[in-house]
Amino acid sequence: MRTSWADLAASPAAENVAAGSSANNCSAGTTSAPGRSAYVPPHLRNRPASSDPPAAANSGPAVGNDRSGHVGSRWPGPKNDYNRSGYGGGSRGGGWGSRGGGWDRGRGDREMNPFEDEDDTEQAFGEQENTGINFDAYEDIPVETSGENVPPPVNTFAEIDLGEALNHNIRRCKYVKPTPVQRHAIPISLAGRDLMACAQTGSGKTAAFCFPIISGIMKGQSVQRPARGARTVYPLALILSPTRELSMQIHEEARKFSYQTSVRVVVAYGGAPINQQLRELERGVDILVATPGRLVDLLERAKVSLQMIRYLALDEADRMLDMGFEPQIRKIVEQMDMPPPGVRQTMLFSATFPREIQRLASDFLSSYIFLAVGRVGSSTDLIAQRVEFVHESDKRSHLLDLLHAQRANGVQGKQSLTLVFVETKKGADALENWLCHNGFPATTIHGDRTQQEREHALRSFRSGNTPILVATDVAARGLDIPHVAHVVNFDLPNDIDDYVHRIGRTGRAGKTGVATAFFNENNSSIARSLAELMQESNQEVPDWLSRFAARSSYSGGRNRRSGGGRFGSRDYRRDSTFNRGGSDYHSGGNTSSGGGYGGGVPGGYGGYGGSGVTSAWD
DNA sequence: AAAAAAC
Repeated sequence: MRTSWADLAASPAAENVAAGSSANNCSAGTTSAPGRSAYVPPHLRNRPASSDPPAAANSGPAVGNDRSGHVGSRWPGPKNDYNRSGYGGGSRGGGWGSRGGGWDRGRGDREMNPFEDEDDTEQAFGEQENTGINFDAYEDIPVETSGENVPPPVNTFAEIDLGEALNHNIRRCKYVKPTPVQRHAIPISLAGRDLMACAQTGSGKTAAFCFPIISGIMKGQSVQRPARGARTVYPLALILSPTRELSMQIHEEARKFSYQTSVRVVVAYGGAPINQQLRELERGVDILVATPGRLVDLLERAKVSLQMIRYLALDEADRMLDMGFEPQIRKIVEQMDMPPPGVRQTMLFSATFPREIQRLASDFLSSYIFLAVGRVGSSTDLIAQRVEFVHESDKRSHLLDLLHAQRANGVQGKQSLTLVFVETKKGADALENWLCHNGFPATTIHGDRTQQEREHALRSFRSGNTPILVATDVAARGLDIPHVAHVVNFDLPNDIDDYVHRIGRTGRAGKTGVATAFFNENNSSIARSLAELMQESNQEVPDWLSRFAARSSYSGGRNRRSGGGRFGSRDYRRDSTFNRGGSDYHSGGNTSSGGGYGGGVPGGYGGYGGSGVTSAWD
């Protein structure tokens, strides 16, 4: 049994220090590597994959058992006793017999139960609630839709015809009722409409785009995927996301949703050996989750064809553009063999809607519905924000004080999960090292670490084995780590948007959280927007911060949220200033939310309802 | 200026 984080936290600090001598991960010596949630090929168990394109038959015996030991240890027996009727082989093209033989029936090919990890974690954290979600936090979330013939939202999963298998998985996920983004987005997608949506990860966004995709694939006409070269695969759905960890996360969730359906989900991202990913692909893929760079690589090698894509989802689209992915994304969507808008179904998720995103929407979507969902609980209710004035030279000892206090207050001396954001990769390593040498098991995630190290760090943090994670902005957006109690902005970002994303790593799924920021004279550029944000969120703004804010000459520009980022960012098709001659911008909005501010105009805060409910910013 | 992302 692996060391729990409680044990670790309780263990003498010296132990951790000793282990810390190995530079980059002080917890490595005291904790066994947590159960690797490495991808183990699902879905080939007692029903040979009928969904594979012809090429898949060539793939491989070689990989049949490569992780069987691991599978066996996590999942000692076959759990194939579920009623598998419902969506059957009938809906998918032939091929049942083509894989006959022994290898695909081996243990290694049984679908690992993707729900096991979660149960472990919940137990480790000793939480009893069944849902893990504070539904009250969802009650007041503002939602706006526009577009033509918007399908009405649903109030329960039962109202939606997602099919028996998916419903079963929804129950296993303990989802009791749909979140606002799910209530609206799922009917829209099931109706076959394109969607441009503003919503955060913690709001159930992943499920919102996965459910319709999975359901659509299961119900879809069986298609004979062409055999273009023995090794090309033809996914039916593509989900793009900006960071590797986010892709992993989406993949893991999608696997839960598609458990024991015949839908196969595969993930591809850089920094990991491509051969392993190729093998997974060759065993068949219905839904491909990928980061843009690796996907372009796969496309150029003709390992993947997008010819059969029926669903395209772009997650964190604004972030992808920020990171310079637009050329790759356009290449993937427009210059390869993907079916055009209107033929495929496209879902675009973005936190903000600057002009580049508008352009992307007009190019990628067809007659789409615009959906904006307010932040879950907003930063208002669920995240207590504190700002402390800390000189650069005092930051470390101040952090230590916080951590000591936190440990002392914790139940049974447990260290609750704390995410510490710093500005630079070097700074991340240095702080991690220092924390380790001062008795606080920490690890770090940033772009200079190998993918293996990044993944290990994240797992170790999630599981509580290493309850402190020092991170750069790679971890700022989208990552959904349950139970993060405290986000520390050791170095404040220069952009208030980044701040909001960072603190959004706590207070997830309706739980409460604390965010502490270390502020000093180096951060005056963010003073004003920070003070305004806190005020809107009904947080106490220290006088000294107000004075900094007043002194700051900024009244807009880069350090304020752009108007398009707020909740209520409206459907730009109604904006006459955004009429790109002759494109299909005529479908009027059908809600009454007032438009009126131009795309690039920096707006004030808190447009919606006058409260601190700002935007769905994830 | 820093960060992220393919080999």
